[in-house]
Amino acid sequence: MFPPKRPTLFPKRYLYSGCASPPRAPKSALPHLSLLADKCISMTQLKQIHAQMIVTSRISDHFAASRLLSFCALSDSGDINYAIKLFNITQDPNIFMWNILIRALANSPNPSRAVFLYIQMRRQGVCPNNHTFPFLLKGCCSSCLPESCMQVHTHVLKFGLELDLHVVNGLVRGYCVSSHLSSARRLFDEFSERDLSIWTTMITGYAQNFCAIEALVLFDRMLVEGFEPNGSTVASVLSACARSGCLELGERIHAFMLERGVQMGVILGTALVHMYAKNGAISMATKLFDSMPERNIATWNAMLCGLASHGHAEEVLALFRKLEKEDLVPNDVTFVGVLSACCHAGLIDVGYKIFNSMKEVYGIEPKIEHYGCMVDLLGRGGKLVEAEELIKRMAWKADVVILGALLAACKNQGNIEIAERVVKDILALEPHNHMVHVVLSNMFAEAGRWQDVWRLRKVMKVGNLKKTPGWSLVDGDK
DNA sequence: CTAGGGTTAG
Repeated sequence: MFPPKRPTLFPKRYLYSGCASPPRAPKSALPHLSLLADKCISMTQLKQIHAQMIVTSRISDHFAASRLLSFCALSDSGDINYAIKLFNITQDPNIFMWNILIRALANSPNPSRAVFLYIQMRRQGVCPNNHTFPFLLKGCCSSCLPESCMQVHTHVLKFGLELDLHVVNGLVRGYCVSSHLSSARRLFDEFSERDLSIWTTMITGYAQNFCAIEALVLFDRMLVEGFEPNGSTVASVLSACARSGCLELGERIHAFMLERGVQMGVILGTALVHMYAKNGAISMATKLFDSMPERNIATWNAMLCGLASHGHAEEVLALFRKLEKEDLVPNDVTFVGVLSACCHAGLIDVGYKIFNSMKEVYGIEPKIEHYGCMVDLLGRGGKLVEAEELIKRMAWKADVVILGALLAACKNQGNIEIAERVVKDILALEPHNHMVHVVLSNMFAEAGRWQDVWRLRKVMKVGNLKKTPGWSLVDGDK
């Protein structure tokens, strides 16, 4: 008979009877299945290939299974829950499969799961390799566990991977994110095979920890050592210039970009707008902003917040109205800018209206920063009782920043009654924060309540008094 | 056998 009937790979009864694994199909029988998984563009296709692999027993081959896992876990059209299920039914997954899932979890909305998976992997006695740590560190950095980077570092040493460029880069970033800048710098300095990425990581670390000068000094050294910055490096340095008020250096970098023809996309455009606006070069920022062909919400926020920090409240509100007509959705950062502008200009009613619209119109739950703006706004307007009420209504415990804003307002208004309550709350959070005693003491002194001033002095231990900066400023200390 | 890092707004 021609063409010959294709032989079945194994008897049909194996397929559905749930009996022990069927005889393994010869690998050559279906050589393209795992390659097909690489070309997959949807979960529907992937499930078909998965089914074929089960039917043909190919799934027990770790290489084939890992092609499926890669797509589910990493592709934009993948499905991480499917990846987890696939992983869970795999017998003795190999290190590649563990790594893929750790990576996927690190990029997921709940990145601490990457750390938990690593712990599970170690419990099963599987050894990590050079690919494991960059993914794991990413998970640590973007979860609420940045401190765990230090523990990861001990594992890196244990497995002898401290000379891998990607691993070191991940560790440097981890230490930067958890604000251990000196540890990050030590690793950076001790590692001799540096490339542009690790320089960028260290510079970004400084910039994001508000150590702009260090960032700029390091950038300078990078240039001296002959590295050519790329878009990522430039964006970071511009951010440092914006935060530290280095307008001149920012301008020089802008000139450098134009000279070298550095591709100016939305990220670099935003970084430039931010740098100019934050440094008060509003007309330059506006000119750039208007000329950008593509703007995202970060671009608008850079412009709004830059204007707000220089007190241009009218312009902020005008720009915000313009934003409402665009196809972009404002986010929480947008409202920090707009509300702080209202605060500077003392626009209580407008601010209140916008604050309420956050949730009602835009569905954005106000964060503690937004409450902070409102407390500041109400406090400046003399509405201390309302400000205190607002703090009580918050879903979270008030932090020192927000209580400090209220205390400052109390001081300006001379409201000792509320100030005493606020000081008590701050001391509950930070028992050694003697500055609040100083503020309160000053308020008592202004009101001529000398007995209270002396009572406060007794509350504070004399030994701590000497260490408290600002004590000598107390008016009543005569 | 397969894979990896750094970038914008607060």
